[in-house]
Amino acid sequence: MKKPLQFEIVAKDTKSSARVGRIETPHGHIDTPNFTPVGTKATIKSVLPKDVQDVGVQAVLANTYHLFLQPGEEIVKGAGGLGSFMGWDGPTITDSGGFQVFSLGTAFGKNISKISTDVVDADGLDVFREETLTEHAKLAHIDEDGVTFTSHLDGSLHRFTPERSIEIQHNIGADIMFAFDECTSPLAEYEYQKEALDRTHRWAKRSLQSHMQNTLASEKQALFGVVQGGRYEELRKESAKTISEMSFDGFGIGGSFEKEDMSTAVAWVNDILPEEKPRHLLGIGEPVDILMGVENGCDLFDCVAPTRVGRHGVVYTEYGPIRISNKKYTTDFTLLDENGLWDFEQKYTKAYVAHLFRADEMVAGTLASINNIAFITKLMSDIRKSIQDGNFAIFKESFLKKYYRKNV
RNA sequence: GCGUCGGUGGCAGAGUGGUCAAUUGCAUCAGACUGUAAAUCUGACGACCUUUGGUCUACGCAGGUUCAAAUCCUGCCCGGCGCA
Repeated sequence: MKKPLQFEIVAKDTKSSARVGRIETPHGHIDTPNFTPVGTKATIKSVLPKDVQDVGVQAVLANTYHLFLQPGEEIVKGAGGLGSFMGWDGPTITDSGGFQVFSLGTAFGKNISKISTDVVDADGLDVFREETLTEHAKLAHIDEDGVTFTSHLDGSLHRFTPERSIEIQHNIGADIMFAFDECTSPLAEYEYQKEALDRTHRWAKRSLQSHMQNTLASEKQALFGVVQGGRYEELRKESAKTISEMSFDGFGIGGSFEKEDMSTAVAWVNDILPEEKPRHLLGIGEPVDILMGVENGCDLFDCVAPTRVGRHGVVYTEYGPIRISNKKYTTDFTLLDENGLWDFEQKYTKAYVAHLFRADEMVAGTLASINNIAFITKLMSDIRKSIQDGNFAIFKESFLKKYYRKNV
């Protein structure tokens, strides 16, 4: 049977699990490690596909749940699939809706991120503990068979099962799809993580079966299984083992992490996942997290951070992120991107972009988003080069040293 | 000139005897954001002091009434509108 995806490892780091590879999809190739910007609703917010492409991006990631709600899977299918619908020629990826189980479920209405920074009060108790015990209005309700969502758009009810998520993803037609999983909260206790993990494994099996039943789709589209398990070593390892025993085309590492030991958790998983298949660290991340992920053997990353943070006025620079709308930049006539990574024809100064943000002009978010995507994309390309040149560790260290020195 | 309504913190605009250093919006200053409920959200925003607290100076200006005034009274200054 024809395989929808080829993955070839072209270089390995000798001192870490980092590797350089190449993924072939029906819509083109992806050099790994690589970063895919998030275009949830078939658009990378405020940025045109052409600009994303010019900056060196090779693949984009969209969302099954959001596209299902709006405009509807049939419309995306009718357009010829996600790529042609949004005017993106390259490879595409869809998330299954598993993240919405978290963001519209236990995280709804709360200030909880999938990355926990270990907030404890004076008594050493988790300050969010009480909150986790309090029931509140959620838009996602989980049962063994699937998830019932209340649309955040109009309150209508919708049912997602593994089979349904896969069916929708077939209609959307991305090159890489994900099994329907449950992204759990970082605040969930072992007992719940275990219960959710077992269910996610059953859903993984059903996702895979459902995918393979559609031979037409499974010859064109790859399916990645998702490893969960929260911050628990035992669960992460069990999950990696269980998921890798299923015949997925690649893997996603999902769920919640403690910021401090995210790298340990990723290492546990990647030690077990088969080396010859690509690993996508879902929803990560910030430059430091990407370097960590690469070091521990991850090949793909996606994150809303570059665009979200960009729209909100934060610009990535080699000397760390800066809040460009701050007063001090209003008279800073140095270039936004001093290394000319992307604005080699148009020269945008910090003062100009600061002005655009302060004047509430739409392009402000656009320029910051492109800058940030360009920054991460350049980082990925530098990472690949450093691995191939055998100096990944040195590159990592010098990058971080610069990036985390205090901002100018 | 007469009549009438009004003058509140950077702006707009609430408040009309004590719970008012004064609602709210904007502006300003700062922060958060990791498989996008997000071009969103949060905090600060008279000065000083070590605080959940305290002191001082403030609602056009100057007096007055009152235990207490942004709020009531008198005069003045300024503005809108109407009539001459």
